Formats: sequence, C-alpha cells, structure tokens
Amino acid sequence: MKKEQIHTIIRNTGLKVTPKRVSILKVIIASKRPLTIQRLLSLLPEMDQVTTYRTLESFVQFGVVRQVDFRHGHAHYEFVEKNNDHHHLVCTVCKKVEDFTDCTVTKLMEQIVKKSKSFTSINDHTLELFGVCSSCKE
Amino acid sequence: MKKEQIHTIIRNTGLKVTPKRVSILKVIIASKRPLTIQRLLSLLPEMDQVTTYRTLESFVQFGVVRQVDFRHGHAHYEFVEKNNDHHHLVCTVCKKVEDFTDCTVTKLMEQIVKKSKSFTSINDHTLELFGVCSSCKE
DNA sequence: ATAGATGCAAACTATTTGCATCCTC
DNA sequence: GAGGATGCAAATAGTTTGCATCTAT
Repeated sequence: MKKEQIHTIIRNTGLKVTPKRVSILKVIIASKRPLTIQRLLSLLPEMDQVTTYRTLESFVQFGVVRQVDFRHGHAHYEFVEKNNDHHHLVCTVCKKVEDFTDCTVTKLMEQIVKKSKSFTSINDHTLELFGVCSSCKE
Repeated sequence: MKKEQIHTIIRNTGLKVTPKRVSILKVIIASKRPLTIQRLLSLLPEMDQVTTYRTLESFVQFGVVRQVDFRHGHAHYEFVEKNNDHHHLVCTVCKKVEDFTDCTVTKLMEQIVKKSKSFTSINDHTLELFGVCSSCKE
C-alpha cells in the first residue's frame, strides 16, 4: 500500500501521523498473517515495545487493526479490511493458521442481534476454529 | 447435579477423583455464567489458586470445561454441556454477558471444515459477539 | 504553543514452574 | 506402594503505567 494511503488511514482516526505509526501500520498491512508484538518488534528493530503496545491499542480502538486470539498465550494483530470478512482455522498442534471466508457468518450475526432483547448492535466478534491439521493428524 | 454424576465425569477423563476437583467442578456446573479463577476462589475459600489453575487446565484438556475469552484480561471457564451449543454476547461497556443459541453455527462449522484443504476436524471454536447493550446505549 | 506521542524504568496481572509432601487407586 | 495431586514460594510472560522529553499540528 502507498505511503499516502497509510497516512490517510491514520489521519482519519484523528491520531497524529508519526513515523512510528506509519511503519507499524505498513508492516501490519503487508503481512499475510496476524502478527504478534514480538514479531512486529523483530521486523522493526528500532521500535520500542511500549510504543508498539500503545500504537496497537489506538489502532484497535479506532477499528484500523483487529486483535485476534489464537490461544497462544499472546495477542495477534491484523489489519481490518472492509469487504474481507474472514476468520481463522488454528491447528492446536503446530499452530498453523488458515483463513476462511464465509459471508453467511455475517448474516448469522445480524440474525442473532435481531433476536436478542438486550443488544441492539454488535461492533465486533471473534470466530476462530480450533482443530488438528492434516499434517499433524498423521 | 448429583455427587455421583460429578465423580463419574471426572473418573471418565482418567483423572483421579479428589475432593478439590469435585468441589471445583460442582461450582462450575452450578454456575449460570462462565467463572473466573478469582470468582471460583471466592466461592471456595479453602481452595489454593495454583490447584485451581491446574484443575481447570486438566478439565479443559479433557473437554469437561471450556475456556472462554470475554476480553476482560482474564479467562472465564464454563461447563461443557453437549446438546447446549451456545455462545455469548458481551457488552463492552458494562461487561454483561448474554447467551445465544444457534444450531446453524454448528452446521456452518461443518461446511467450513469440508471446504478446507488442510483441516479435517475441528474440536473447538470461539464465537463471541462484542457490542453495547441497550442499557449502556443510553 | 500545545496536546498528544515516545522511551525508559518500573509496576502489575494473570498464569506457570519447582519441589517437597500428601492422597487416590 | 506408586504415581498422580496438592500447596507454598518463587519465577515468568505479557502487558500497562508514570513521568520526563520530544514532535506533529
């Protein structure tokens, strides 16, 4: 993604556009897989850990980045792309992660909210499947 | 639930039937809501924290108890009832948790696994919806 | 110029580990 | 009797906070 687009994404949240934020977001956008804090730090050697935590916290808060839980004991972060509603299949043995896309899930969510008496809107959801992948099955 | 049934559940896992395990499982079964370690400890004043962690770890491992993540910074645990496939709506403001039941989710899972090339079986999944409840909306 | 961003050290929370003792099977 | 279960203390992992300094707007 172009530098200018990244700037725009950050600016639109109301956050200041700083070099650190730009490079963190750039790495997250470029990654095919959700990243951990440690992975981000290894990809950005000059980055401070606390800054990374705070930056991600802000991004999550403004819906730019999503925090996902693969039950690995630490969080993973991925870029939120509208029109790419995907979820994850996680192997509990080798920790491999595979995406799956299914629009029916989104529809399902809407139905569930309609049925609920106490909730009128859903902002976010988790949907991760845990199993054993074919190669670990052997 | 009767003491005898609780003993059977534990015995079936292969774990030893001890008073601590029985009382922890009893409390979890009796609870309408997923419990935190701290809540469990307050309900069972004689219980050691480490024992509680280890007991829950074993129960989760053997599929007796499920660990759920409400993004509260600590885990919640609930009894796994077959024929009660439910999930949760979590209010991100007041932290209220509501159940929802929808069998179509289970069917959906099966379809997803069929489509996947690398996964042949799914043992568990997370599906929690996060939003703001009506009372917090005001 | 000023509110917000950053970096370092230190704190904190949840959870795990080591090891000696105890109890179920 | 033996191997797993428990309890205490201590360690660890991940994440957050305080505060002084710096920087984007």
